[in-house]
Amino acid sequence: MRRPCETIDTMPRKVDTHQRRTRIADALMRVAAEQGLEAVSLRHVAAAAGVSPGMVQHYFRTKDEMMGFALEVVRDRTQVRVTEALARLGVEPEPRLLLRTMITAILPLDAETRDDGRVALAFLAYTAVRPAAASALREDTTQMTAFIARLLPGPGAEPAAAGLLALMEGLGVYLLGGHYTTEQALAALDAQLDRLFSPRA
Amino acid sequence: MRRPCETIDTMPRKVDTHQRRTRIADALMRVAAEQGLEAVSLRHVAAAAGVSPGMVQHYFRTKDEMMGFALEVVRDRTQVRVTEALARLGVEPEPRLLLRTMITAILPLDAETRDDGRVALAFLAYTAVRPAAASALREDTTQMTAFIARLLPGPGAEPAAAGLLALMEGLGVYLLGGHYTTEQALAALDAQLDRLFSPRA
DNA sequence: TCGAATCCAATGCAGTTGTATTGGACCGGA
DNA sequence: TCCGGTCCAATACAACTGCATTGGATTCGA
Repeated sequence: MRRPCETIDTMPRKVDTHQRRTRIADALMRVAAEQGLEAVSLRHVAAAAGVSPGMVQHYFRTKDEMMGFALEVVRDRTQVRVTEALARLGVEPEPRLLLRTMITAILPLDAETRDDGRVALAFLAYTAVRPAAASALREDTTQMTAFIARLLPGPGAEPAAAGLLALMEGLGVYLLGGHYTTEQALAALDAQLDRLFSPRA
Repeated sequence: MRRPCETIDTMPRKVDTHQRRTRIADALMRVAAEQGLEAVSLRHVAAAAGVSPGMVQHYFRTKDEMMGFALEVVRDRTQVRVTEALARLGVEPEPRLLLRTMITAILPLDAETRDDGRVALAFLAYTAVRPAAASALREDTTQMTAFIARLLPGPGAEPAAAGLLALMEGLGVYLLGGHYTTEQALAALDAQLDRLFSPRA
């Protein structure tokens, strides 16, 4: 998924293409986080990145290509956040703590992750209309439900996992919209984990 | 919220202004459901409504005004769907059945409600960037959590209600993105209701 | 019947959009 | 040294955007 250097080409290659592209994608996400995805244009992104529009056009032949790359960057970023948070837990953590850590790493709880969340939400609406770009996101949630289901106790782990993931997504949406406070979201999450991990009558 | 005739004006009024506006808003939602909110423009909406662009401009002095009105229409529509579904239950239904009916009335389960859901999702991303338009949606979820909390048993009803609502929202998002099938979403919902209504150890 | 107001079609306008094209600076290998 | 390639800035262009303006058709109260 992450090409290391990409020197498969022919002749003279001094600049790191992938780095340039991620730099432009970062600028795209800054614009999208502040003004929404519909404000993303070649010139706006170029201005936000501090480069010329021609350069953006050089690294992305079309706008859709740029959007697709930016979507990949968002996915990679949250992936990195999650693995880092989990690595901080050490080996063999309790399933409940592991889930809580993973979910709070994804939720837009601070200003930093809020921007990523806004972009992710925008892309969610974006892919809801462009089925071609939706497959990557679809795969992510499939993978996630399988992972969560393996951590949940008892029978019926798969619907429970799907429900937990949906709850997380909904909390994220409501946090971004300002419908829930951080405390409310965390309380709802903890209550759900209680429900999932405490034995039933 | 629903003005009956709006004849507070001065002189000659033959056409029903509110009806025209909702007709235009319907066209807007058709465009948004098919091509996304960013494809919504005066001329596109006019074409979808089968009217002249001038007429759209006549009934909405600005595009933001049109968007705001369309947002209200989406809210009204789902509100109507919910109350109709609940009315079909008769008086004093079981809380669990009531909640299930309400939630399945909101979820984008068939092609018809899918369009509304797409538009609602687009507006969610829209309001995440325009805080001015977010207050109406915020109020809706506040009202919903309070309503749900009153139906849930035992202590800690408020986090549970917030969680259930978030789960619903997440299910909707994943249904729209094609991440979950209808059966998966309903299984997750029913499992959650089981969890909420069955006694705990 | 005569303004006056509404309704709405038509057109114009300045700004932005994505993309194609051109041209030149710079570098590699031959 | 020269040449083919990359890198990127500049410009052009047609299409589209939201909005303002104009003007005529229609309708209603006086």
